[in-house]
Amino acid sequence: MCDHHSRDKKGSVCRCGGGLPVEKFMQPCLLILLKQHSSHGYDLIQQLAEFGFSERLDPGSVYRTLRRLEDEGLVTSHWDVGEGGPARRLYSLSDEGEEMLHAWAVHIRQQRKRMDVFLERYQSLFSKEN
Amino acid sequence: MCDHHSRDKKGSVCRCGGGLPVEKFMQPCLLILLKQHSSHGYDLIQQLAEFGFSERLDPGSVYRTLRRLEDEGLVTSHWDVGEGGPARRLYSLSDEGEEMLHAWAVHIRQQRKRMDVFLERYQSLFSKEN
DNA sequence: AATCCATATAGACAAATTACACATAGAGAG
DNA sequence: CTCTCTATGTGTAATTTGTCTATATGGATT
Repeated sequence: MCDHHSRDKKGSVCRCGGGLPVEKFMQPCLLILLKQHSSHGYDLIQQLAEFGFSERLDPGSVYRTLRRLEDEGLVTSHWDVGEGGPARRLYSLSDEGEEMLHAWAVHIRQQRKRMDVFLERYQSLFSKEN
Repeated sequence: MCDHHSRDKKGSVCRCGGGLPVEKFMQPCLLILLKQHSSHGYDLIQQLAEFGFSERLDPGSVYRTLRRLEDEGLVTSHWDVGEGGPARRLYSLSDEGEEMLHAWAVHIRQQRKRMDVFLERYQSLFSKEN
């Protein structure tokens, strides 16, 4: 998940991976994708790459997140037994989910502002020296 | 931590609190504050408000984070038994901590970019209608 | 027909993380 | 003597994360 510097010798992941937990930020991204058009999990995994998720994002976490969203009433699903290929679950955004999407947008703007505060402070600290 | 809409009837916190986990984002903020000048925990708690942390941020989580940063070698501390008031631990940024601060800045810029992608997509979806 | 790969969904689990409540203690004010 | 402010911590239950593994269908390749 953290690509900006490599893992250390011991094989542990880097310690600054905390900005955006994968499954948390995945939620508003899924909602916005489903606002555009209903689709199924496997397809959503591909589309999530546009939001900066790893191209080999763990499918299990996506399906788990989708099911949680459904538990919360933010999306609905029904089995789509089309011709060819295994049965797949087609997800759609609910009205409640669209409301939550708006709440997320407000929240994310706030979080971005906090990051701006940090980055401005960082730059003013390190811009003049060396 | 999430102020943009109230808690629901059951008393549970709102579900879109995931942008920036408190203790994770606290780490680079503490590093940048200690880059400016060494200080002790109680003082850092006040200063963290500038980064958008709640004014009644749990002190325990701050002290715990500071100790973890010390375990990782990013900060150093020694007891400051000054005149008046209880003894307090004075924290300073280490060289390794300053390096980590740079890594965090890169990371946070990336995360901010992902939020931009989300917000642009959000606005283009909802700008034209009504 | 046997094998392999892409599609598609899901469960299990250890470790980390969170929020919150609680514990301890010195010092000055009233 | 009690209250509040300063100052630093511990405990813990519940949630969340990342990762690994399981299962099944169907098309393509050999």
